[in-house]
Amino acid sequence: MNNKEKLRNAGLRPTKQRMIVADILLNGFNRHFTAENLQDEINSSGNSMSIATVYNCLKKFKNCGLIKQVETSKDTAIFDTNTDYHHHFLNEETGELIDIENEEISLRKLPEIPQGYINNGIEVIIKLKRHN
Amino acid sequence: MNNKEKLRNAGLRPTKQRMIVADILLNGFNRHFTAENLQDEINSSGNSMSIATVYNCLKKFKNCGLIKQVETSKDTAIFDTNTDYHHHFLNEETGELIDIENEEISLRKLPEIPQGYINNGIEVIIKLKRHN
DNA sequence: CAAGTAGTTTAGAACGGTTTTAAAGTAAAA
DNA sequence: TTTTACTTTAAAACCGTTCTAAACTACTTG
Repeated sequence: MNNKEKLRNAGLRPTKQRMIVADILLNGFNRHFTAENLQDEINSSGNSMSIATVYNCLKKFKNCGLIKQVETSKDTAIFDTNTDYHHHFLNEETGELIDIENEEISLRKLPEIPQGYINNGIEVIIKLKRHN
Repeated sequence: MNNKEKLRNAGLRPTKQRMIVADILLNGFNRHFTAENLQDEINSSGNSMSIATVYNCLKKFKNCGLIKQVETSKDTAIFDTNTDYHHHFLNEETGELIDIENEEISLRKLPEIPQGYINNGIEVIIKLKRHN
């Protein structure tokens, strides 16, 4: 399925800008990135895009499930093209994230989900510190 | 151990402002809060404190391990007086956090820690969605 | 294909949480 | 007591993100 189809399937109009973003993000290689990272990459590929459009686009992609946003307490939003159920190592000094495939972690025991709610995804973060 | 001693043990001067914050946070009852929450509480207790001081104080407390900061991708930093190893439910609609005691989750399998690093804490976030 | 309309992009302003600045104040050390 | 290092503060600055409103573009309908 090409990117135009991916966008249409997700209910998004394949505008010029969204296609540029899709070409960068939906190429099968997973990565973590910020809005600014993405804008830089767009600029250095000879295109250009307003930062507002970058944010709009990321929000739409996220709401459609084409990308994810990672749970970290950093001051900048981090997005992830890996939409599979998975986890992360977090280097707290640098903020760097490394994927942990779902198969590499398994939970033996889970707490009872509060009344009236359902489990909508589990994220495990393993914080790393440099070993001296 | 009283709060003055706790501050000194942590290597912090027990200033008037830090004592006010300690009286609110280090009373044995755990809670999640933002800098603004804390300032409001200080104000409504008849004291007052500049927002810069609230932030300075929270940063110091955090670096000393008197409080923790929770990993969430919300736009406001969330702090936690519960410094024990524990986890959270996250209601993604409201941003509300609920503690999960460490005993309520157990991990069967862990990934290999990248070379040169050590495991510096695992945080599990279980995202909740309202059940209809 | 033309005209209409609903959705999208944009620059720039606004926003909100957090940090910095620099001056005044305070705790501890000498 | 004097000195020194640290702390607090209001206000400004900062920075990531969202809003605004006008121009533009993709799609629909006739």
